[in-house]
Amino acid sequence: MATESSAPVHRKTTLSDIAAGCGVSRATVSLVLRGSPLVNKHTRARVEEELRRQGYVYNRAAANLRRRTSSSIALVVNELANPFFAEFAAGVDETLGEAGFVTLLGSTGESTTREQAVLGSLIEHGPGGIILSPAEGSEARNVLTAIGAHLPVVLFNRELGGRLPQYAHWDRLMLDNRPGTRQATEHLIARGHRRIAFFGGHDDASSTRERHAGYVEAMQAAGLKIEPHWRVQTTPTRIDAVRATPALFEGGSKPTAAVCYNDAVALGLILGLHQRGLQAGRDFAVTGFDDIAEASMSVPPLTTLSTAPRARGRQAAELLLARLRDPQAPASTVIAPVELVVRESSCPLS
Amino acid sequence: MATESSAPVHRKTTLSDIAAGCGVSRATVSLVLRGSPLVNKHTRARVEEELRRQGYVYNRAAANLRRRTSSSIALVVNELANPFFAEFAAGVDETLGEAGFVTLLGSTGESTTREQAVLGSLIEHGPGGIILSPAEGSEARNVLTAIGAHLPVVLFNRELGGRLPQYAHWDRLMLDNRPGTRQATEHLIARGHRRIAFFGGHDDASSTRERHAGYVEAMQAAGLKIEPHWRVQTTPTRIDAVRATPALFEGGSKPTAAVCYNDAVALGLILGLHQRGLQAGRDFAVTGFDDIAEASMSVPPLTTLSTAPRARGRQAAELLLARLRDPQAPASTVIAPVELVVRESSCPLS
DNA sequence: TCCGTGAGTTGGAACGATCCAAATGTAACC
DNA sequence: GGTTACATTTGGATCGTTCCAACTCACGGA
Repeated sequence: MATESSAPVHRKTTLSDIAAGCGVSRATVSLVLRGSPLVNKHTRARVEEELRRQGYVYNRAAANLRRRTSSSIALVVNELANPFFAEFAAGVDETLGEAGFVTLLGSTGESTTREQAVLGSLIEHGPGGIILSPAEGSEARNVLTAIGAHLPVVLFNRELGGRLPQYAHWDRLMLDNRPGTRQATEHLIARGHRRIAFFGGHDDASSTRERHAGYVEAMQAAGLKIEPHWRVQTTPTRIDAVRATPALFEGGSKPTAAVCYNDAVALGLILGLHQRGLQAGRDFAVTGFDDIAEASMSVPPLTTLSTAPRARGRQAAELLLARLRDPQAPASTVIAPVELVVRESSCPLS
Repeated sequence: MATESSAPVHRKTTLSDIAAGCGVSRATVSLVLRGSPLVNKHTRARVEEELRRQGYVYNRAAANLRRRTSSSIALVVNELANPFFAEFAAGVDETLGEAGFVTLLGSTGESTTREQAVLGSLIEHGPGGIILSPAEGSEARNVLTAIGAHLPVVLFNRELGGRLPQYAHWDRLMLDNRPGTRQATEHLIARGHRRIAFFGGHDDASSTRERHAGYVEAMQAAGLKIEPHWRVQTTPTRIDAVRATPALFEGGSKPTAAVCYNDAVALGLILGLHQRGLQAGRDFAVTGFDDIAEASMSVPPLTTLSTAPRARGRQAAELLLARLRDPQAPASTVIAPVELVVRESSCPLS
């Protein structure tokens, strides 16, 4: 719990130093720092001069201890190297920064074990809340024991497994997954494809299940049959998608198109196809999810569902800030719309 | 200095609660938490049971206050949405996490004003050190007044303007900029190009100046003249690079190739060329710097200098951890090698 | 019996801020 | 002159932990 890992810190100047330096009490200096109207103009000026002179730095940790408040928010994402999460984190940090909060960063690499460890470590620093994008297969029970029942949480992108009563009090920001992939699938069908696969992600993540459901919905609505081997599960990373590409073609009836869990997976699939001598956007149609910056620049440019991750980051931060302002407000669930962006990877059936 | 921005925090269980709960003193509980060999096995077991029972969470802020230590490190990057920095941040966070430190995130958007603000805010949270990738045009003097003279700093990627005595005590992790762009330029020359531009970045950043110098070196070594309008300055973002592309072709002697400040700029240039009806990798040769994931997947794939940003992140974190272990050690400057990766964007002169 | 020893435990003062009730000084009023 | 009102200022307790010197207790040796 209290593992050793700490850095020695140089003696800093404190409130008392300033107080002594200009012959007032600590309380007065404190009032000056917080811009209280109670202090006399003249005193204030003297104190402020002394603050500058000694190069005083406010110790927010001490203040937070006394006031039983917090001025940081923990942000836990799956993988910062995924541009989707990088943009999301940038949006979160931007908005939190404007509100005077600092972002404590943590990343899980889609491992629930690491998620537990990271949450445990972040919690000890006393954040005022958590923005969490759960790892695949993460359980509400475990997250709850790691962070306790009273810390505000905003869930992003995925639900946790195993519902609990407390869990209902958490705010959530989800993407419009099912309608999104349904739309993508319908787009492929409209372009003449009949044998369409769903590629990537693991079914123990709610986002994957929802996106898969949208695909199934569209297929059934169009009266199309789905072969079992058209569902290939992968870790949602590019590298694992490349590795898993061959599985798509192992059964009898070969697909001519695939709806992918996200852009990382879609870009991996494009690469995997290439290794089999297939060119995405000509021999095989691909759609993604997220619209990361790369999507518009890949070969071929990727048809995908735009999620505006930076805006989502700002939104998640706003949700948390709203919760801090009003802890009693009912839990809100926001479903952010997604938009189909058609590019060249979703070619018509040739 | 002490602006209001704080979240109410639920009453947490403390050392005293545990102590009361099992009839020992606070001091003993504290010893148990820190795994001291002084406490009796039997007592320890009782205390640990009580810790679990009450769901105790260690308050590291309070401990840090008393011990005058810190368990966080501030990481300030230019733009998290740039995959180069995202990977870098991921590497930093990874290594810091393993060492039991938590990462305080800040981002400047290449603005020195925001840099000052972000540093000021992060400092108040009492990090044990700072890893800083300076904004373009950032001055040592300003950074120094923002963070004080005694906090360990690792500079990454760029030098600050205006040297100061204290500044010499900071560790630095730089990229092998000049030899890198020299190599890239020589590569273009070897492929038959004679009219080669240097595109992107602003000359008030040291990294830009160095990369530009490498280019000049190679040109001069080959006896090639450089036209003034072949130097186009931009903010190192994709969007600004697109905007600035026309400037390359405004003078009399049109270039047939460009060495770019980084990959973001190179990808922007490719787009900008496209808008003029030029195809990079066929009508015009382009090289980048960084080798972000996108570089291998762009149209055409980008010839660039690989910097392995994630490894650089780990390295920066290691430098800072080493400094914390031994504050007296002489300041180290590490220059990370870069490697030319030849892809299709650097086509031979047609 | 007394003393020394070592293992285990503990009260109280820090750390640097904030809160609160109370003190101070001054001016105004009757 | 005495009282009240108001504007400022202030000591001391407090937040949750760690440090330190001191304490208790059982045991063994002289």
